[in-house]
Amino acid sequence: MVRPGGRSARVQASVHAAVRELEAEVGRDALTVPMVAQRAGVTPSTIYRRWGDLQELLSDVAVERLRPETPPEDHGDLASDLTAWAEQFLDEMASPSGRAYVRDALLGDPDGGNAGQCSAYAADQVQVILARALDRGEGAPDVETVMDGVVAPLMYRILFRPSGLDAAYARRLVTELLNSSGGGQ
Amino acid sequence: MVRPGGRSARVQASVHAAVRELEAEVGRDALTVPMVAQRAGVTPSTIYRRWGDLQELLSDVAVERLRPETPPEDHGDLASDLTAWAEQFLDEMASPSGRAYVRDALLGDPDGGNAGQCSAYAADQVQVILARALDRGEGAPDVETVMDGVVAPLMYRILFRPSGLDAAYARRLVTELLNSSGGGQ
DNA sequence: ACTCTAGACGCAACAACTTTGCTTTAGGGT
DNA sequence: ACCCTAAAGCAAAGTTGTTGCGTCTAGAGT
Repeated sequence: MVRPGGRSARVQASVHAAVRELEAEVGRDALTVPMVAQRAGVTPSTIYRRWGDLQELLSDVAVERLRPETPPEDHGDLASDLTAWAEQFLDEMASPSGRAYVRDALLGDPDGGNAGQCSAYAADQVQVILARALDRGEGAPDVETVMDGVVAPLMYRILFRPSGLDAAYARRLVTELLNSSGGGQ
Repeated sequence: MVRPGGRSARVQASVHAAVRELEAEVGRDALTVPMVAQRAGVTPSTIYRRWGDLQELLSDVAVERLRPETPPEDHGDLASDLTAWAEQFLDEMASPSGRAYVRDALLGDPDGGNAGQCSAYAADQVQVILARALDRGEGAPDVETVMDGVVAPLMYRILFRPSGLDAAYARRLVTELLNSSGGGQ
């Protein structure tokens, strides 16, 4: 039972903070549970009991970092909004650290909950863009169509083929999507 | 330097075999390096030196299991070939064990080589299907188009949204791809 | 056929991490 | 104010990960 301000919340916050600090200081691969525990002012057994192992902890932290901090920018029309968002998404996710976070989020995730959360973040952002377009009276494709046509190809390449990804590819995916869905329906 | 029949090759084979046996017997999550080593008739240090850690070893084994064993079946036309292949792909990859293999392949893979291999397997299979279509005189889309339109959405959902995946979805992706690429160009 | 050499493996000791039972404490409910 | 529960601390025991050194196999050169 995690109440804000309670001890559990404080421990979680200090452990997460410790992970972030140490990731920056010694690098993700050098992290160990005892190291994180010491920095967080906690005993290792606390971490093992709450998270199970290092991977699950890293997965939690990674999801937190992958949460968008601001709604997508408004550029005045659907094509611009989606293009800008896709470029930024690619930028963040394709960087070595972004890729590492995505992998961590996927890895230490027995039930798929964290991965689902990542996907939901992206879907939410897309949803905002599409709703905005509809508000303007523009036609707009379905969220799922955008996930299949833009997000999935980007993520597939980020994970499986890290080379040969650039902003032009992201733009092309958006353009083709909007053309083939006829600019909305 | 691994020569066929050499000692290195024998050790690799027996270690891989041990992993497969133990995965079946005690489950993937219960595997440990010492356990695998004992079953393989090898010392743990051998495994640590060759693979580094359990994840990299599991990644190797996973890639091996994800290699297609037969070329895609010939059903007489592009749409049928691609649909059948996509359904089978989904079937294999979306099962709990399939998903676990994909995750293992991705995870213990510092340089992305194993992940790239998985993607290449899929691309090869698709390529065979497309080449066959061209041989018949059918039009066929580009491999990359199929990867973006079919493989990527399937894999994205397998990894990030394990629920709500079925053969109908795979069929729909293929149909929409072939319609929008106009049955080839 | 023989020797030579590089690399890989086994062994064993050590260090680090992980697990677990028991005790203690902080927060929330009555 | 008091109790009750869940979570954290502590510490010991068990496993796993690491490393130096000696040995041996398999292939290459003569």
